[in-house]
Amino acid sequence: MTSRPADSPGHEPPIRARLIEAAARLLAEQGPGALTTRRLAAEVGTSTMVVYTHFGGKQQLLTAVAREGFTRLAAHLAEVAPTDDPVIDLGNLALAYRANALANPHLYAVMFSALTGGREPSANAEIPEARRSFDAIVAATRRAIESGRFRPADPTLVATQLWSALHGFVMLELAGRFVPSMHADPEHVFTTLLVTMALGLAEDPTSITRPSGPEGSG
Amino acid sequence: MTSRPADSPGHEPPIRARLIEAAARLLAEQGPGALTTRRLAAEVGTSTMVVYTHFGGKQQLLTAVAREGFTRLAAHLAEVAPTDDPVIDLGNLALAYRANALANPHLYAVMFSALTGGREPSANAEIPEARRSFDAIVAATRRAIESGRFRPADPTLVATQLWSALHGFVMLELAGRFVPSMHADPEHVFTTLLVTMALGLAEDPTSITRPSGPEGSG
DNA sequence: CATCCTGCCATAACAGCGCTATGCATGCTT
DNA sequence: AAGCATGCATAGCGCTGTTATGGCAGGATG
Repeated sequence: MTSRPADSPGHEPPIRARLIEAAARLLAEQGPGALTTRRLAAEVGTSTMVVYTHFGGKQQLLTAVAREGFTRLAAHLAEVAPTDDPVIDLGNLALAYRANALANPHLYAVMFSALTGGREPSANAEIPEARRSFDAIVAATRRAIESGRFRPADPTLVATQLWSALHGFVMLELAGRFVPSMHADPEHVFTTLLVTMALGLAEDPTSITRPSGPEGSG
Repeated sequence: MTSRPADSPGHEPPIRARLIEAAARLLAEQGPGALTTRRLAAEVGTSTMVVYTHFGGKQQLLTAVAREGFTRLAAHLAEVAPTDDPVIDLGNLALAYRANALANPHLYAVMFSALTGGREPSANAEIPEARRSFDAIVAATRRAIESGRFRPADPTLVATQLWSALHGFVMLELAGRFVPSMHADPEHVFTTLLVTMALGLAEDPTSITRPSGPEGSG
């Protein structure tokens, strides 16, 4: 069973994919504390050695899981159907981004946890799959700029700003920092944050549609 | 040496404070991997039992360290001298926030890591010290709104938006996700993000000063 | 003053963790 | 058919967080 794609029948995925899938499932269902090499080996019916022969260690396995997470995120973002309004498209991308994070919070945490281990300066910074997700935001931003809805600017720079705001909100929400006694409900914060960003980037602020509420940012 | 505040001379801080300080130092100097109960006990010259008699476990100790981190953050934010321009004050608060995070990245990560452990729904959401830092942003936001520089809105809601953007940028920067080949330099992203937020919240966009560059968001 | 009692800490141990060395079995190559 | 390379199971190492146990000090009580 070296490099053959099948074990018993003919439709069994390779061990690497099964490990990543089982790791993502353990992460999603029981949290990061349950993602151990022993439990993972038991899940796929092998020993802990497979983690080291196929990935080199637990950290590299987590990197592979993060790549899988970015692939799923890019797939979800790709499902957002473009409209004729690029600003609406950006809003829909933001909604899909948040929905994907809420659906798999632990996976999202792994995707963006870099300095948790310790020493490496930019260990998991080179995740090529992350670029596909980011490119979706850049493309929508470029359309918003080129159509004249957003002021002239570098689309990548604007997309990075949007990504920062998006990521910050999602992280705070996942961390449970939006306590009802202290903050507004997350849904409202998210909507108004998107409106604020759109207003700050718009060429003509009056073109930004205020969703439902009588006030834009309050 | 039960509850007496001194051991040998008369100016020794209590064990709890020494543990928190040593934990914060280990975290800052050698990363989270070095923060073990044994190393911590060796650092303060006792055994691992003190962690359990005084905190109940490592998780509660980390919560205490996070509280200390928020206290330091609030102290740094309190050092920001108010000017006659509340928008400038918000920018200075943002600069101080980022500087504090960059000066102690691992401590910042502990302050905002909630779902790292596993199961508790809102475990460390009740950190009263965090409110003091947040209140500084709320107060400056309220001044910006009441002075007419920002549009009328709920100051807490606006401050939560600013906090999200701030936190998101800082997290991405600390995680090393701003790779030079893919994004602009972090300094520039941060500045333009602040301008974008200010423009989106301003009553009169022309009142927002663009720092140095010929373009506001690009 | 003697005694008890309460709280704190050092020691030792336990289960579990990531990881590695070793040996065996398998499939490909020659 | 013999040799070789590869991948996995086993067993073990050092380390982790945590707990049970025992001793020792200081304050309360007679």
